Amino acid sequence: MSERFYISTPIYYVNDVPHIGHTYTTIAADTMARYQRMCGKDTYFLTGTDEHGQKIEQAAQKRGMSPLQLADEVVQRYHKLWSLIGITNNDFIRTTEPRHKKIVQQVFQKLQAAGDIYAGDYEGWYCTPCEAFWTESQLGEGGLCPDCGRPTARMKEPTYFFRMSKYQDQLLAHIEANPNFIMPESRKNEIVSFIKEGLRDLSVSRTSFSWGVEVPNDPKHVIYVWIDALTNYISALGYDARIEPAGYVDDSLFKKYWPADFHLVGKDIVRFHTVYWPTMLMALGLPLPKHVFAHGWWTVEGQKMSKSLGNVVNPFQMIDTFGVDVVRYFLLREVTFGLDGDFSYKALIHRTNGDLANDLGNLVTRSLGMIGRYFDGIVPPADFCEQADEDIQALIIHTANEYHKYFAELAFNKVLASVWALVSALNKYIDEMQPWALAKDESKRNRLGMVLYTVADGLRAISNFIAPFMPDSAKKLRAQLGMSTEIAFADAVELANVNELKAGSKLGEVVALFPRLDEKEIMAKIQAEAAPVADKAAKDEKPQIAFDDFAKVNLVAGFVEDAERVPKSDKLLKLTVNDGKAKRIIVSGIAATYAPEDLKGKTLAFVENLKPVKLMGIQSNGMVLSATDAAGKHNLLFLPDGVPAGTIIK
RNA sequence: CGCGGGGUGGAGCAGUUGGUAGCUCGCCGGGCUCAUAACCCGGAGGUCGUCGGUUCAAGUCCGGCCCCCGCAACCA
Repeated sequence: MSERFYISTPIYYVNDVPHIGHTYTTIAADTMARYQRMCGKDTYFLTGTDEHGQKIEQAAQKRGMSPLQLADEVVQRYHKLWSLIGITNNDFIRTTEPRHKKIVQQVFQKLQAAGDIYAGDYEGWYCTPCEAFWTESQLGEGGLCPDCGRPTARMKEPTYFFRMSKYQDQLLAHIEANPNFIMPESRKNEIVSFIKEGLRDLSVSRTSFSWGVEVPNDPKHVIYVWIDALTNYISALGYDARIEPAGYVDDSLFKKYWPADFHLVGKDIVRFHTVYWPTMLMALGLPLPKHVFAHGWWTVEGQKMSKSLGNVVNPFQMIDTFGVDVVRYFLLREVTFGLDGDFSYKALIHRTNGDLANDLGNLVTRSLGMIGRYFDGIVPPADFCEQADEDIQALIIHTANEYHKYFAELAFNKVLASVWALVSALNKYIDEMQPWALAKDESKRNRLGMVLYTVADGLRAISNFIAPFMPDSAKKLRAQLGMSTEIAFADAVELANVNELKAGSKLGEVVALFPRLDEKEIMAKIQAEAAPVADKAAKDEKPQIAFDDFAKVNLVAGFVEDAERVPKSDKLLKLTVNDGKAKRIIVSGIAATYAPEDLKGKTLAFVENLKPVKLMGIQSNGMVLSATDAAGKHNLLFLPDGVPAGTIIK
């Protein structure tokens, strides 16, 4: 029986439409899955969606639909995107499916039966209007709610706890014994120091909302979304956690594939996957996943991606413009998997033109073109081998070795860099061998054949190397080489061999694999399409209001008597403002744009009757007005000097 | 002194256990003419944030300082 391999992406929260981040993780997982299959491993690749929780409940309510309707809608977009990109997942799990919910409940019961879940009370300071619990340290002066400034009360809420603390030492020991359990290393260090601060038992049920999996025999509670979500990795395989012999679950997949080889996750959810999940598995008596790999985030043109900035990269548009393979290549080539990277269309165009069009694409056309011209498109025999040819052959073998080595580390960019070293070497080889000159001398025809064969066989190897990354292009290349377009296990064997291309076979039609992109043209197109999106994101749609509503706001001119930075705060300035009657303190998050001196002695527009709020421990009474642009630069509404403090603005 | 990650030729990055500073892109010059104005070669350009220490020898170890970026607490 062949070796098995199980890889997962996180299940994506249906609160959000798919963006470049989801696309990235999923492409990485798909590439790894394709690689493993090519190497002959029995591979299982899982992705899906996380559909429970308060946020979904609220988002659905806002849009006047049921949570499930909302989820259904978003899930369709995921299906569409993954099919567009050619994702080869074996299953797509949704946490709202009965097969999943049932197993979540069984897991919960099993943990209860083991004594690792117990009923208790969650104690904290509760703000009734906000429906939120706060810890002691979060409370403001006088025990006020940090959110609304109203008094809070000591409250208890019944909840179930998972005895996570019990597994602290066992978890640390596991991480120590398996240094590659958490990758990359920097994440491991973070998690280790987190665990060493001491694990507390985890509250694993909620009573404040209902959109979730019910706690068995206690339907007032729903199971904590992370317990629910993490379980997907085994529920999709049919893990049978039933306590009672009721209901049959086919757990053959579970027996075959668990434990997972890789959980790919974003760096924001490392803790859930490396603390909560392993301790749950320990409590269930199950083996832990072999690796949890956290990748980084994409910024866009150097800025954080966010809806309010309107710079969220739409994967549908990106693929429409550049094609699937180009996008797949770029995302995995541009940055080290595990670190943050910056996305820009310019970088994408440069990568495509440089690596794909100029280096590889042009290599294909120039070399296969010559076989077409000099040998009627028939692959010449590989005789008359010289040192230079052997060097290329050795390089192919060397590349194959590097290829496997870097894939094992998920170092996709290094995998590709080493393949491109081969591409470069072949371009150089052609220059040095000068086949066009050999072609003019009939006595050197055998030598010419050998040279062109060597290049073609290199391309054969490359077609395999790039297959997990750019499946369509790999097929096209193989078709041009006159090979089968099926990438199968046999090709993994070819990977580390040379002279595999069959002499005497007929090439397919040679066409440019990666057309060069016209930067100006593409950038213009992007701009045109992006503009309306940014507009829409810029201002939230708000309903019309009556004058009476506006009149509730007391806008007043205020004279800034004093201004100072709030200690330890990057963003806050503390202003002493004369409102015409008295002095008041206003704390404002404008320190990134304004220095205290900029404001002293100036007159500003501010909201006089805003509910006070505590910021960094300082009570703020009111709000100054600012036109803040997308980049976060503030433009305060200064009033002309001499406008008396307290003057009403309307 | 909240936690963490960084500061290396114009840009983006490598630099393993200390021993002549590399890569990609860009720029300049040359070559070739088979090719998607592509490909190949050469060159310019860095006191490796800063100050001090250890050492025969430090980008690489130690300490102080400066600056940048995430996260946390704050943008009402």
